[in-house]
Amino acid sequence: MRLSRYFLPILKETPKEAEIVSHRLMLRAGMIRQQSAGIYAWLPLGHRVLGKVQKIVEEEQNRSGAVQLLMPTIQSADLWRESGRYEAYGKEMLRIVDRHDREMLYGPTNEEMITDIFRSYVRSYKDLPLNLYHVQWKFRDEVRPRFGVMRGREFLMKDAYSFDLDQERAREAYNRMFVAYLRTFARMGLKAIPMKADTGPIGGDLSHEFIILASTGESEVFLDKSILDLPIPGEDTDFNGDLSEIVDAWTTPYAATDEMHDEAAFEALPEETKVSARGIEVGHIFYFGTKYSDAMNAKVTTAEGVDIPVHMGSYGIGVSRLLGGIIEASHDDDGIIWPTEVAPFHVGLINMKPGDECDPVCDSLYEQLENAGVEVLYDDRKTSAGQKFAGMDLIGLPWQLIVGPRGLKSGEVEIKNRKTGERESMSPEAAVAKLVAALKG
RNA sequence: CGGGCAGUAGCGCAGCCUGGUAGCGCACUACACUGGGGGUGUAGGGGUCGUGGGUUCGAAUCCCGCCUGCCCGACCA
Repeated sequence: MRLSRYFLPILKETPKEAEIVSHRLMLRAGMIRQQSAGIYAWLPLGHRVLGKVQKIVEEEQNRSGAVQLLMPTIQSADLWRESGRYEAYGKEMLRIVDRHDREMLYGPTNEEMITDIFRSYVRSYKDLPLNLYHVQWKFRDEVRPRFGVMRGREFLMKDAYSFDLDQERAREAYNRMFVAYLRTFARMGLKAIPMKADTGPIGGDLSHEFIILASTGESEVFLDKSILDLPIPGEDTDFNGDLSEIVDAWTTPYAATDEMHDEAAFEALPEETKVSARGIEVGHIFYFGTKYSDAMNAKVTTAEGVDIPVHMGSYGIGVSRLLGGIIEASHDDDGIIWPTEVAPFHVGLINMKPGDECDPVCDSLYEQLENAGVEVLYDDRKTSAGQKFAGMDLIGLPWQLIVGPRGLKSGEVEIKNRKTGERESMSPEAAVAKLVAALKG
């Protein structure tokens, strides 16, 4: 993509409403624009990252055996009356009346609807287990939206819903999501730590929040630092097999948010392993048994011919929120530092002097990299060098490839690693080889 | 939902106290010089002063209502 033909409204000054770093950087890097309190337009650069994050989420959901569908944003109030939540849900639910005076709502979540879909078609235990998920925009009319996309009113969320015959098998479904989450967040360059969460009236230990550590996090967390070094399950993980060993390994070291914190247990840890920090919740997995299947009559027939309500769980990932989380966890004074897997482009190609000898070199580099599957943002604008460098650092592409008259005198171009700041001069051919190896190797 | 603050050009702000027909920096346009870390100069364009009403010869400025947004707290993915 040529920057001269792209839409990247970079801001030099920081809009005053942005308090935390991810919000500031997303506005400055031209990723989002606020349209109302807690409601954002996704500008091209932000949209690209959002798509990449969503893709990783989908790939790992699919790998774990979940099946994707898409439910609407607008729902009927009647469905929610069945579960009793139409009355129970407070002002956070955006209620709408259509032209026929029918009561509708903009969905804050989808348990009712997925249960309705399930009960309409599934009758037999033979159709289980089943895990259906979707990635859709939701709306919660938060009293006080803030922190940019970290806590907006409109947000993109992945929600999976599992259906099983009994609690034992629901636990297996839970474990599959647990492991899928470990992989999902790791692929985005994040260390997400599963922490025991409040299960409410249902009880048991089947609820975890996945938290990433960041100084601007919303909640205080306490953990045994050994959890930070646990291995991430590989691509070859068998999701049809027993995953309890992995889950056990990840749930044994102490890790809790302040709500679930056990001061005595934490204090009993050796001093050098205790970590207290702040964290951002990016995912939540939850077993809730037959709460909705009871209320909404979602039953299957067992092998014995008895009808029983299905055991359900729900598993959320805040897709749009993750962008804020990733930036909170990965930035410096100059701007964002994207992990390669979610970077809007892989390489920022900087032409120091457009309209001159640099042009053919840049054109050739651009073509070679694109042909090798490397995504390049080519800054071909006729502006000062400083603007180009500062802009590239701000938007945080993993690599910069700098072509200037000075280097070309000796037949060299320069590569800069955004994260380490290392710069290296080499021939254009070597630069292409190195970038392709680093990005595609 | 309690407490506090703010709406003046795309962004950041001054002007308001003491009423007289709107200004600064950045950004934008044109040209020139530049071009290795947000460069320099010259010349320009752009504003229903959030909104409705009131006071006044005259309101960005004073008074009242409303809307919108932000910050702290409670709440929340």
